[in-house]
Amino acid sequence: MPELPDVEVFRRYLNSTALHQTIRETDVRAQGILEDLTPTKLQSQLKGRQLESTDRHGKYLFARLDNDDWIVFHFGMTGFLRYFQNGQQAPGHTRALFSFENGYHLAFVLQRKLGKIALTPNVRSYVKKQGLGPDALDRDFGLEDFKEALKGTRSSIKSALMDQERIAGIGNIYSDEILFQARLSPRTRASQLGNRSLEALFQAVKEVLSTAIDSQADPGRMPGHYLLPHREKEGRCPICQTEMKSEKIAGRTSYYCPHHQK
DNA sequence: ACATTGACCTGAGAGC
DNA sequence: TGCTCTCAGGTCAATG
Repeated sequence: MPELPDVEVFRRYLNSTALHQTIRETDVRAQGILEDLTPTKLQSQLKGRQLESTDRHGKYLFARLDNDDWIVFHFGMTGFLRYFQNGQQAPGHTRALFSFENGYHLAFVLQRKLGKIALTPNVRSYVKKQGLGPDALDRDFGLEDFKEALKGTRSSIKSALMDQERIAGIGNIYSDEILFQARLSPRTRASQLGNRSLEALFQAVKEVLSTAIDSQADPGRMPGHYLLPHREKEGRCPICQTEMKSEKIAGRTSYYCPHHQK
């Protein structure tokens, strides 16, 4: 779930729910998700503060506090946020709970404990520390930057797209969709791509990610010519009805249309 | 430099 | 019903 589009949807959700309310307490229910942080420190840093704004880089969500520190959220494979009112039950697998003085709560939910929460004084420095490449949807990330990011590798294009140090935000699911829209086989070497292919791929990156956000990252709402709703065994290409192939590429199960992606 | 594998975690779903 | 097996949208380290 949590690739760039999902995290952007979470960011907007946080914006429309949990901003500008005083934090009463924090409850960490799985200590392992804290990065360089203890529950006590988190509580002391957050208590009495408010969330003022948000940012996102790749799959990372940042929420700025009114002392200009930032909370960092990473959602692993299964994470999401849920805002709810006093009296309602916290969702299952709530790993951290932020309670506000207005009687509402923001739950950080992970089924598998692969996500994390951190604090940082500065988004840029955190991004740098993680070694993340440019955010795939950043307006300043243009075709030339894209070509630059894919330079100097002999790996498959699938692997290069998912490499967060090259470009931040694309994971297994959306790399499949991007490659389908660009009509490229996931096994193609990144270094083999000519200018036309690189341009098509770049367009696909921007188009797929922004369309996914517009669709609330919900495959059921995506355009009819998208692969994602058919990304399952025995699924068929939405264009030619050929049965989708699936195989492990770059360590991840990948789906593609053998007719359209050669 | 690459690909591959296993670890980290937990649960859903399939198959028996 | 209940057991076992496989698999899952991410990342990291170790290995070949």
